[in-house]
Amino acid sequence: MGKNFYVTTAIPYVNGTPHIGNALDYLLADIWTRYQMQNGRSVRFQIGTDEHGNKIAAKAAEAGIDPQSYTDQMYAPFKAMAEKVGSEYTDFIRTTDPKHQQTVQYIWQKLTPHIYKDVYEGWYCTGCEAFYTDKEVEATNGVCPNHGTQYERLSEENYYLRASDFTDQIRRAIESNKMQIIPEFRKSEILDMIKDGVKDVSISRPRKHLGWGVPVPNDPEHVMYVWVDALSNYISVIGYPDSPDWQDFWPADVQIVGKDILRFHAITWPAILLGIGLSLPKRILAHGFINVGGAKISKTVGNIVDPNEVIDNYGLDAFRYYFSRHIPTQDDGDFTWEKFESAYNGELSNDLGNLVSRVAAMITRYQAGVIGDMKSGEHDMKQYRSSMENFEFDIAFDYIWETVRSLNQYLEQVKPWEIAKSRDKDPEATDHLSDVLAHAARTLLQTADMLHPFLPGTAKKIHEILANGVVPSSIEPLFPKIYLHTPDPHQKTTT
RNA sequence: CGCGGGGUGGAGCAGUCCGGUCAGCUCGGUUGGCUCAUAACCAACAGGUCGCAGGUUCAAAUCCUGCCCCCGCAACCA
Repeated sequence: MGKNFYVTTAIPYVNGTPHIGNALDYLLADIWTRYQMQNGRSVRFQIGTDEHGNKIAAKAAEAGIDPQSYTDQMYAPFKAMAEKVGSEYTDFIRTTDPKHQQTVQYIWQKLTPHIYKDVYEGWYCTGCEAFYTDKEVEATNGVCPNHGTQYERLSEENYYLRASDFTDQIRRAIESNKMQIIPEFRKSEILDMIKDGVKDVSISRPRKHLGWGVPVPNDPEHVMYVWVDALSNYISVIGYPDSPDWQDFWPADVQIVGKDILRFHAITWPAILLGIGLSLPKRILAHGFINVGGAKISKTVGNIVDPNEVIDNYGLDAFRYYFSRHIPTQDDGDFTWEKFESAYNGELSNDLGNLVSRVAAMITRYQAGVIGDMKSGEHDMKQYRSSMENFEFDIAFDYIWETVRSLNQYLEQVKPWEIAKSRDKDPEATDHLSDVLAHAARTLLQTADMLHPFLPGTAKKIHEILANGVVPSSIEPLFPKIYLHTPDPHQKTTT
């Protein structure tokens, strides 16, 4: 029995609908999961939703319902999104689950030696029921844009987590890669952030300012602020502290987050873990953002990309392909419909899809569908494997595509169609042809294996075509051409 | 002097840590080949003062100094 692996994704706040960034989290985690499972590991894969806080309470009030009912209808689309992108998660958690709340209170109590009470002073808007930073107040000339009222200078009691207690431990874990931050440049950023020590973190709000949240144990006047509540989901979901098997999965092998929330996962979360005596996650992957046409995605600009629209028009694997290859795993990427569609037509259709039907057709035509003896033996996959292990999924694809391209070149060189013609004169041609086509089929099957974590549907189809000794008589194209956003080169436009 | 990322042929990028074998890849363009395939595939060619200015060196996209431009972040924003 192999080692158990555990991968986590950030839990989105349910005050809106899922967006492409959430989908990216789910997708990356799923690719990693499938890769590990393909190699015989058993993987636990968590997703969930963050459901407390003032924004939720406000939205609920707006809708005229209580917060719980509101979140009850808001969480499902996130789950649906994960499923839509093909994520085979094993655990789903909502921070409003009673079980989770109990766990969070337990964690709080365990943290007690590292918690103290202090006064927080800042600019407060009564309408928003929230504090704002000096900078925001400055930017709005001291008037809340939402309510048109002046910010007040207000102070309130907060509980603080003495995260500073753990500065050395956290820094050492990061520096030594015991808790590895990927990519490297994000690691430097975090180390720079804590070069003067880790700052203590405010982890509660007075009930009068934050009504919707987990109560602080033994102090009914205070409610937990997001950190302890939300971050703890990563362990509460696997049964911490009382279910028997959480220890088989913690520490997590990788926690996947967006670059915007890396600091909370690389600093605050480790402080909580150290405070309750648990190990730190082994790796934290910070992925970038998706831009659209070079611009930040924003609702007001209206350049939202809906994963559903991509998947419904081009298929799940096409979506997974673009977002894992053309959005770099460790950096920002760019999406436009034109780029997407030309990647679809040029790479999935022409390169991969066409190659499969090319080989399948020759086997059908020259050998009545019978695939000859496929000698075993693998191409060297070191580069592919190391890219997969290091979360360079985009680079792994480059390697896969090299094999696709090489096979096309190989066919061009060997010319099976000519060997086929020479069969009546040359007695050895039959065997030669059979070897060539078997080699091609064999290479495609290996390609399918490499593709599997990314494009499970496609990998399966390739196997169905080539893995059974006989090619099915009729084969659907893997990726039919689609021209919705780019001109069809074969269509004479007469405008 | 806040922090980080980036500026390489028409477009998108790799190469920069460890100077030379580097000017590379994909798309697009042109030309040719092939006919097994989703009018696909294969080959060749055209195209770049590697942001600017200095410096180090026999030699710099790669090292050093200064400057310009673009994009993020700047801690309670999940």
